[in-house]
Amino acid sequence: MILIDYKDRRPIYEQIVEKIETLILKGVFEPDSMLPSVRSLAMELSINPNTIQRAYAELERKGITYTVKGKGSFVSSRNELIDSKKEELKMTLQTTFLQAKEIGFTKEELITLMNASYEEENP
Amino acid sequence: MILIDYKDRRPIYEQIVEKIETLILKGVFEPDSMLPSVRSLAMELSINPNTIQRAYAELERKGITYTVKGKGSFVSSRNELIDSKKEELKMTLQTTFLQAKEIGFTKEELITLMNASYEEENP
DNA sequence: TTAACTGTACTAACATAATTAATACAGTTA
DNA sequence: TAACTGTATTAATTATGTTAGTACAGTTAA
Repeated sequence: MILIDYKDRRPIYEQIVEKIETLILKGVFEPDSMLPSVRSLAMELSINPNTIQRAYAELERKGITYTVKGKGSFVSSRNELIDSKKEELKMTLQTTFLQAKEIGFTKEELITLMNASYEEENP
Repeated sequence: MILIDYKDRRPIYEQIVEKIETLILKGVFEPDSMLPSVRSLAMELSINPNTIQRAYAELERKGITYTVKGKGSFVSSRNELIDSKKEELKMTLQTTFLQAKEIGFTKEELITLMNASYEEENP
């Protein structure tokens, strides 16, 4: 379900945060469902429970999950996650568009790239 | 000319590489002109000469500069830098467009964002 | 009530990468 | 020759991430 990329420069706990966010967005983890326990996920990934703990703490800090002591960590409503991801992407796009403009990309080139990404395989 | 951001998670030498690339693209450093010497830039930024040395080695590895022992580090032709930046941006755009699509951005929203970045203040 | 789960907290050890420090060597230039 | 250039090397230091081990508190079901 979750794979750690040791070539990735980001720390493990950040990768886990990102992977879980993706899984929530894709509906694999539904709102109010329980995430794997700290210890079981640590076991599954062969890493230390402290690292999972840190990832889960970060997810809670972002409002993406809530935890009930003794019970587990649970997925919050998907809305705030979508909103925060949208905001994040918007910033990235703005920055990248500006750089693209500066380096000499034309609008048309960007639109072509965009169409390629938005192309439907099964229209 | 160059400012180090200590809040930036990237190492200093990487920041320096990026800043110098930008200065070359902007024409502040012209082709075949000499970069500040390792020691003088280290002095100016109040960091260790070894760190500058590492940044300069990276710039040379990328083909963005060439060095003449005893003389200094010099800016290569701007072409390969532009090409590599274009390639880099293209990858970023492709990834970001795909994410944007998945999270629910419409093409129209992206084009609006793009137009905002490409807007001319003095048409 | 107890056993087996949950999350949380804390300290110590360890690993790695980045950075600093100090020194040395080689080529260039005035 | 003196004062610049880049390069190389080794050691110490710092910061961060990760691991290890232990302990404590709440929940749940037998």
